[in-house]
Amino acid sequence: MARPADDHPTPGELAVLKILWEQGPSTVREVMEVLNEQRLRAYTSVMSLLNVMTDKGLLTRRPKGRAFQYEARVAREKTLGHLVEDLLGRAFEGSASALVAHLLDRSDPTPQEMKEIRRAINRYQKQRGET
Amino acid sequence: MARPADDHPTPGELAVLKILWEQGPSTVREVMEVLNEQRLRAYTSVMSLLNVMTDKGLLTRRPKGRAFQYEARVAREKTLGHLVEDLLGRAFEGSASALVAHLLDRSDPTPQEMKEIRRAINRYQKQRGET
DNA sequence: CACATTCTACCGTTTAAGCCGTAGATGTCA
DNA sequence: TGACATCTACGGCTTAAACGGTAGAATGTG
Repeated sequence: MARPADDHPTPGELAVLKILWEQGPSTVREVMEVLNEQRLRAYTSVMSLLNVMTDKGLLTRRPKGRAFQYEARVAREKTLGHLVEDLLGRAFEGSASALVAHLLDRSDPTPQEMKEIRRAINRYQKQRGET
Repeated sequence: MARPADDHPTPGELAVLKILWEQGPSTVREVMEVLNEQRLRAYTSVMSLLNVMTDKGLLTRRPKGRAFQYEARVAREKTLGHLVEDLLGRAFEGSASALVAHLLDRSDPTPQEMKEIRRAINRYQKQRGET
């Protein structure tokens, strides 16, 4: 046996997805330009990444001019949800409150952010309560 | 360049850490027995994992009878905190409330768990407010 | 047309992760 | 003592991930 296939996007893949979610269908060059704000990569490295992701079904592509345009095929909310769920299961045995406790401890939220968190909870509960 | 070293424990490593955190210093066999409740692995596979982790500094070991006893060298809270922080930064641009929103959506918490979450928040805020 | 630019396709390199087999030492027990 | 179990050390295998080079086609430009 060997290294098992991971069904979650890798860090590199997630970075790409975030770019495509934000700015919509993009060419290799457009993705590269954004990625390179963080760290330099060769054009072909980015192309490789995009092609691998396409093979995996994370992206689709189609000709646009003489290049390809890549588009995220997985939904943002779904993907982020999966990532959280994975961590929740792997590290916290499913205890959401334990995760939240660590989150607060680590992120050191501002009062404003605390309000947002409470609001997210209230919003969820209201929505839950009415369905 | 190549695959960069990840400073977070891998899924396999985290599984081991959780066992050691819970039951304290353990031998290869003891770890294996717990791991095998989920999925079968050969004795040597577990030994490899433990040795790699020792090389990385995640564990220490010392002779115990004619075997070695392995012990977690990284703190539980710190490690879990790092994992959450990493996800927060990589997937949510640091927005704790966004993470919480996805967490609720995905974990579908019971009323009891909702209470625990609110309590975690209150506890944090109280502690924060008084220092 | 000549030349540079810009893509794609294809393949190679390196490292980490995960899994396990074999050999040899050591201990247990009938 | 002989048979058997149990550990360690060591190395091998496979795959995924990340990165990039090279060749060649297509396009634009003076």
